[in-house]
Amino acid sequence: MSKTSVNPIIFAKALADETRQKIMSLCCCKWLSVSEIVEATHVSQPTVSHHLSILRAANLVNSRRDGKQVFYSLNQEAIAASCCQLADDFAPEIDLILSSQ
Amino acid sequence: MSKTSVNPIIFAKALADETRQKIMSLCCCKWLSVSEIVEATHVSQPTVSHHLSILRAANLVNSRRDGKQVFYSLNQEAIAASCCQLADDFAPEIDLILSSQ
DNA sequence: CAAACACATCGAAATATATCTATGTGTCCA
DNA sequence: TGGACACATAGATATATTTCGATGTGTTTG
Repeated sequence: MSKTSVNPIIFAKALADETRQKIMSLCCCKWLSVSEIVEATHVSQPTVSHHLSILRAANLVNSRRDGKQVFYSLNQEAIAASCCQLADDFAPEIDLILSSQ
Repeated sequence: MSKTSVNPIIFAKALADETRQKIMSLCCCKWLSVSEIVEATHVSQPTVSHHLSILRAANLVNSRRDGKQVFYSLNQEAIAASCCQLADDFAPEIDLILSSQ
């Protein structure tokens, strides 16, 4: 039940980078700390933080602090909603159904 | 029945520009010539051609020549398929169904 | 409170992208 | 066949983005 309708430009821009898609793959269905993402991506910590801020701005990740660490996980509902919006906008004649829950 | 599975990076990059999304909106569900797109977008003809080449490379548009003019229209099936792939990759726990036809 | 740790933000440099003008290519018609 | 038209491509410039090292901020612990 994500209220915030995401701008399709912001959504597409957030996805339009290889490093970010890798980060998204990594924290899909699980919570990862920034350090863990840094280790897995082999880019610097500031770079990871920068990408995470873009993903946050696009509402594509959820985050929570636990002590000194911050954990991130994909916001699958928002992503699915944005995919549906794209399909609605640019493929209106194709049926694409988001099972609502 | 689009065979070519589109790279999610190329798909996202193709969508990640305001002018291109405007072009996509314009030629959604109809065929427009390049000149018509130029007129509607208020950017130069080479710029439109450049964007169309990116959309072509991402397989997001179909094109056909008719005499001196070239007409473009959205490839809705490919777009819907790419949206589904994104949702599959990054929102696997959300059900999103492309009604196959 | 001070030090250590995890992460975010800043500022700079390199690279990529968008846009334009100029020019090339393909098509039609007189 | 030559000129006009529609579009594509080339080259240049401005802007945006990615990345890094340096530093700031918030949290825990000794």
